[in-house]
Amino acid sequence: MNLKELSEKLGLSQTTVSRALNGYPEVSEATREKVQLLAKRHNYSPNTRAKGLATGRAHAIGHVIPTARRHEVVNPIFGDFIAGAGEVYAANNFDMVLSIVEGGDEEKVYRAFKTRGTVDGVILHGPRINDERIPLLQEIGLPFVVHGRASGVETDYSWLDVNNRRAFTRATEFLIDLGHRRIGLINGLEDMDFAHRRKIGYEDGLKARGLNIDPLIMRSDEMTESNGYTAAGEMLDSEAPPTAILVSSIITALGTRRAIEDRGLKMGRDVSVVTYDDSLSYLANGIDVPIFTATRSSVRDAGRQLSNLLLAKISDPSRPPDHILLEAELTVGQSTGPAPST
Amino acid sequence: MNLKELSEKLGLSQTTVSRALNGYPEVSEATREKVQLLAKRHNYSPNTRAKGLATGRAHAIGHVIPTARRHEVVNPIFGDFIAGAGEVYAANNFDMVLSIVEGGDEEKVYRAFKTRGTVDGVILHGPRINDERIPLLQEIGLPFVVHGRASGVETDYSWLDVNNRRAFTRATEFLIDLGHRRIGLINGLEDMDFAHRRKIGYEDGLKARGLNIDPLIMRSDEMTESNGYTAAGEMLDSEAPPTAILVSSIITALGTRRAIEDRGLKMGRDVSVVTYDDSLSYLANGIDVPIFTATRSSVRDAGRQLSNLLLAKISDPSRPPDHILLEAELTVGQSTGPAPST
DNA sequence: CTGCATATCCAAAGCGCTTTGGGAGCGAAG
DNA sequence: CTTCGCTCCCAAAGCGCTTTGGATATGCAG
Repeated sequence: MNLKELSEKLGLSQTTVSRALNGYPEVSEATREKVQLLAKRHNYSPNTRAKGLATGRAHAIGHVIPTARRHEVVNPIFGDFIAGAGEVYAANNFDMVLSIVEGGDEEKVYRAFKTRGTVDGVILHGPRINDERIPLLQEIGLPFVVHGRASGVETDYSWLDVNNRRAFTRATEFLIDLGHRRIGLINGLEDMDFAHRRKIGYEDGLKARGLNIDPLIMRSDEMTESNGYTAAGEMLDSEAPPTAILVSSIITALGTRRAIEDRGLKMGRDVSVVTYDDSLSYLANGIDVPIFTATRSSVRDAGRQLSNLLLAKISDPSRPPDHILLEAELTVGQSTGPAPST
Repeated sequence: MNLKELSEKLGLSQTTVSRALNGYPEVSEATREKVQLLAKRHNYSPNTRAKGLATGRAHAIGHVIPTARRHEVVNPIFGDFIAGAGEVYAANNFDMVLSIVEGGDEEKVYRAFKTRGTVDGVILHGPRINDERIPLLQEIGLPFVVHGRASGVETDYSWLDVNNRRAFTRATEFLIDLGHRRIGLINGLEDMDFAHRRKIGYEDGLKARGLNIDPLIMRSDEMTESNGYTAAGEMLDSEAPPTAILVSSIITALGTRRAIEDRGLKMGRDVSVVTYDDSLSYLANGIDVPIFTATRSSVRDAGRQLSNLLLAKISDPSRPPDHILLEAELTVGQSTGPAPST
């Protein structure tokens, strides 16, 4: 069932039917109702490609998610982010097109998105320091918003980010207040902007209290469970083990916890842990009492807000760049306690 | 840069340029090269919508992923599955369109996919017992393949599944061989077909050795960390706690482990755990030595195989349904040991 | 009855591609 | 010198929609 058939059945022109369905005023309410009724009955909906060709808009948003270089790790937060964005797209009748790409090959995908007209805009994931994708997208002229920010990129662009620096400063101070003096950091890959900022936040916190920064208890790697285990294990086995560890992801934190307990220690008593928590739906941080003390911000909510921003930008290209900075909340759980007396 | 402009620049007709680029034999190699060269230089690629309109094919595959009813849980295996499928799509120049939908609203999405011509086919995720989506898709006439199977659905369709039943029978037997006589089950939601089959497999294993089935140590719920914690905790606190637990997901197993250790018990010594492991990239089951004894099958690989199947089916609609049954491998880790002597 | 808004509808062009149905041009065969 | 059969190319139709630029009808004032 297409427009032509539908209009023939109605004895109207395609023009009128199209206008009736799209809410244009040039058609009487009586005929509009007739048209809508028959359209429902035959559950007609316009062909996406034809509509797109005619209007020049794809009514789709692209997400290109890179799998990490070297390892084939898919960042688990994408699932929840995309769930949030998906709600918004569904409500606005936009499609979401996903492109999984090995880190580095993204340029091709963005260019193809533009020249083939596959999408009207993209959400940029996982910005790195000096991320080249931002100037690229600006050059290409494809509307975009960034989930995070990119230190070192000078031009203005729309982004939504969590105040990672502040979150980690607060977490560090929280641990210091508990009496901890030797605090480890298990971070994500530090060419990722979020990890870079968290590191700075952590260092800020230490410096503000006159504690020194010790690279021996600072790690940076892909945020997997086993990397958390390895990193924490090495720290704990070292000459001067930390009494507290700051971790960048709840998944890494699970590994950290495992390393602690494998050594017969108890998390929250012998070693304190504070983690960043993206509120992943299947890894909720405890039900009643949080397992981990955590700085938390919902990535799903970020998906909702950011996709709304992009849609707004697409419908009004002259809209100036937006910047949304979310503060993470610090919730106290069972994984932290006073520093053990030496 | 579009076909028209390109052909004018070349002094050729659109027909010839189109044919040159699409590899038709009616054009001489000399002109083909000229055309391809200029196309590269202006990095021309045909407009997706126009091409789609002309050919009647979308060159895109749809994935509709339901968020669980009630809870807003996004199954974490989608990330890895989609990464696998994405590789295949990229290699074949297909787009992937994702639709996140609240459980139950899927029919609308499938119908829209068909009537709007958004995609050429879909991959059906998370089949349930008597899943109504399978007859629906057959009625609609949208090519599809299923990740899993649906018990109770009589018609034939293409699927790829892990032999869940056998995997859980083997796991159960493995535990029995270790001397365990009281084995708990922490399963996914049992209207999900995979969970249903795992339960049967578990029961098969018990029955074959003359052990009785005790609903008191069988749970079924969304596979989150905290549900694993709660379920395991309740079992362990009961009158007759199990000495071993069979778990349906590595995430749930993490919760199970936490429940065990919270009670001052040691996993692998006091309580054995065998889990199903989807080989999630960020939750690898240990690096050298597996943490958990597990029945494992890579969901990423499933994504690759299944998307290939769908592409084959789309390019040859007369192809009879395929059925791929993968066997999970049982790897022994540190989470199991002989039953404690009573 | 005429003239002029106003309301309602329509024919046709155009979006960028593929594909059908030829049509030159040319060497070889008759 | 035809004619046939290739090879190489092209004009134009068509995919299903939106939208421009009218056309027709209706109502009301003059």
